[in-house]
Amino acid sequence: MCGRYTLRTNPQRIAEQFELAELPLLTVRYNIAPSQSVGAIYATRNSSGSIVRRWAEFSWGLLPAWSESSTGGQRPINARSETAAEKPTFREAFRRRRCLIPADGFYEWRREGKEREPFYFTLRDEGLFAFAGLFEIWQAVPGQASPDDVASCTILTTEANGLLREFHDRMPVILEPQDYAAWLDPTVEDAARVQPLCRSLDAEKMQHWPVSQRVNGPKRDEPECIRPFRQPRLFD
DNA sequence: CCAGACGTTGTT
DNA sequence: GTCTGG
DNA sequence: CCAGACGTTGTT
DNA sequence: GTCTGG
Repeated sequence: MCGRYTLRTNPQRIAEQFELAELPLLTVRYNIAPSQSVGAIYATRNSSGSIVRRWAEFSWGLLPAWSESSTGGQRPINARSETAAEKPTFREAFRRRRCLIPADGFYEWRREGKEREPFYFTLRDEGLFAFAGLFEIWQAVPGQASPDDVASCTILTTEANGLLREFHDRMPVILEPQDYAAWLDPTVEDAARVQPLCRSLDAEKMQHWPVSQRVNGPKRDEPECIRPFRQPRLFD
């Protein structure tokens, strides 16, 4: 669930909405897939004590800090927001390494028997939004930074709203803009204070339409992925 | 005690 | 069928 | 999430 | 690293 998404908003708008000091370096994406590098915003406290937002790129699929190697093993692309604060794999990240993962749409597949039909979901105005994410820095040499370190992330999920319900029980957590600061604040280490921000976005704020099977191929990163598409019907 | 898992979704 | 890669 | 591979030895 | 299962 939530295994593909888009980010086609320009860097200026991303910098404005997420209050970044510098323009993020990115290209237009119509088909972002797990294992790929994804843009995200996280926050740190600088020497004078104020919160600074930073742009980062994380490999999508969280590599736990205790993994013995950077290859193999599980790389969860999603984490349940209701339980992530307790799970060994996500607990520390939930306490201290929360991030915003900017997006302007995501894909879900509707199953009908063996058939899978992809749909594209956006906000009603197709505007920019943010998934709630967690990140982790896996260190090749424990305790020190090295070129082989791996920065990775995962997208939190919650109960599906009425629109997503016909596809899945779950949907990605899309944060309200007024909650960005609290979610990012690394000094808030009490998970109970930020976990309530992980709610299902109102169905009324979203829209969706069917798209072609083109999006199935993870290498098909092109505008046609989001184009409205009606499946051919045998007896229309 | 040590060994082995540590995740999600959806489907059967 | 199941695992890996994108 | 879906697509594509799923293997070895030896040679380049 | 920490928790669960044997």
